[in-house]
Amino acid sequence: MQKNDISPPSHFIRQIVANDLQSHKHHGKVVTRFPPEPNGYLHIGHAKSICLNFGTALENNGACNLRFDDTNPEKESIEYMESIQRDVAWLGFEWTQLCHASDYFEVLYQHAVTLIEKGLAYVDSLSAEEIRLYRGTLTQPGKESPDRNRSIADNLDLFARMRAGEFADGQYVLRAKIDMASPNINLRDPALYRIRRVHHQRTGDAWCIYPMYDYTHCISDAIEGITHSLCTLEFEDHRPLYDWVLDKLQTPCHPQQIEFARLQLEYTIVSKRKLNQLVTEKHVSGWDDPRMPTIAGLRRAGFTPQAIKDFCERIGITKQNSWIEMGVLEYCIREDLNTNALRAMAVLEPLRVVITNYPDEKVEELTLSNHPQREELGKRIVPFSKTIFIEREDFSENPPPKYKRLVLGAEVRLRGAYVICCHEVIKNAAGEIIELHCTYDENTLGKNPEGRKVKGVIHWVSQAHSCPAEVRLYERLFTVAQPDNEENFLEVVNPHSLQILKECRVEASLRAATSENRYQFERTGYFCVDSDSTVEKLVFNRTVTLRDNGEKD
RNA sequence: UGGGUCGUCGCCAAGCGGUAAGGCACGGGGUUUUGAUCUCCGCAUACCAAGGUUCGAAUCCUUGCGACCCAGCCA
Repeated sequence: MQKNDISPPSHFIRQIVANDLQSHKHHGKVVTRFPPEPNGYLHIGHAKSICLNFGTALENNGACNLRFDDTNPEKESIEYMESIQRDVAWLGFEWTQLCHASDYFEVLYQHAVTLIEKGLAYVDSLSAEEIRLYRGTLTQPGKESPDRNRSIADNLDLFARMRAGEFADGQYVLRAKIDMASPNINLRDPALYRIRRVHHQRTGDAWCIYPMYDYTHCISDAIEGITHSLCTLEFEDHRPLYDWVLDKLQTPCHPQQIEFARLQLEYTIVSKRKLNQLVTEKHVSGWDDPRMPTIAGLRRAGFTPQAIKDFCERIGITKQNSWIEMGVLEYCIREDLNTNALRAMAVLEPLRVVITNYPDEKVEELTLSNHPQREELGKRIVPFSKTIFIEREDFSENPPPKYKRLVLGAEVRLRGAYVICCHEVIKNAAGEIIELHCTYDENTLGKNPEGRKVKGVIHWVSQAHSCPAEVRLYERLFTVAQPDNEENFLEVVNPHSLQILKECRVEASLRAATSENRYQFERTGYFCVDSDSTVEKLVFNRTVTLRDNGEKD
């Protein structure tokens, strides 16, 4: 019944859209949009919105635009616009149209003139500070501005002169005339336009007045024929304003705004301001640092678009503020990589092992499967020789109970090769183990020894044939589940979030691995070739460890 | 003390008056040349609380309680 049921689980927005389709509410069409402000890189929270918006369109044969909400040039840039397009495309979505709120500046202006003509907007000379004071409080109504009853002719004249650049920044503002006593503060004559002499990335210096979000967004939606305008919960009480503007104006349609809860992921931060601070203050290497919850960071860490989309589907869409555990995201990437990543052996902290009864110059080219469950993924050659490396932690002189790896005087299986037995531990003057002497049982290649059971299996690489590599081990960036609730989130940055291992050895087949190739290093985790990697110096990032149910140490 | 929204398992989340889906996490068994994968089993007499309506309530009503959002010329 539930097996292979490919239809995604329902949620309230899917239900609304389905109902609207049935009642022919928007002429049977579904048009959505993803409207980021280009003031930072996209993060995992945006991915939820992207999947919702593009997904809703895809499921209903509709359209979805990528629209830049570029109404505040002070904070926005072309770099961000480019990164946003790159990230959305990498996730695998294609926008129907690439739009910019700034493309609508002229229509927006004309609509504002209409509002003035209808006596629904006025030019106010109050300062920002005064407007704040006049607004009242949550429990007390606001006061009307002395300019509220300025004549339509004067308003028209002043607004035209605002556009013409006759006034200083902040000298005037265009306000909607709604209700200073409204219990909804957004309706207490909200600002529609402000004067700001800032160069805009796209319109250059054509404008010195810029429209506000509330005024711009609804009209932009209407212009594009959006049917369902999906946004996060904090805009819930902006909806009356969204509807007010469209009700007063002649627009192509009146989209329906629907709000859903934004993503909150444990151990991460999604405030653009704080992410920007992490980058600027060098707590991370950049917006695409693998520890960052940005799309670019997840990508560099080795996450796949499919895993991110799967995650967004699993967490659901509701109006409940909720916190998602990291385990869900980790499950999604492990599931994808377990079925799709090729297997390889890599020794992160090498310990030399000499197989004393193995011929000095002999080299065997062992053939190993690239994937234990998927033969169609092919095989690879892994050379075996007298001197190999194993993981330092795969040998113990004082093994804890249930230790399944190598100990003195006992056997262990070398994955894909022979069973070896350790006979001697070589130490340096400081008492540190520098080498192991073992013997191999030549009758154990591809078969179990007779009469005894070898329970442990460890990975290895041949000293002479393996390649050096740098491996970067990442852990969660914060030490507490909700760093945002901290007085200073920088104090809970995890000091051990990055560990760089420079002396690693990876099997020969990895020599030609290139950026973004993903592997499972058997028994240690999933890894991805970093963009810093070169033929001379391989660099891998750990995406996520393998799930560990065992009782190690 | 205004307005808006939300309260179902440790974390998500179905449920839309007919007697609590599913996923993650967790615990236990089996398979395994990855302590992985896979597989089997277990995991809410209970739905914020208290009343009420009903043959029957997580679903309807009432009253409480708790949480989140809003006082940018940010989005």
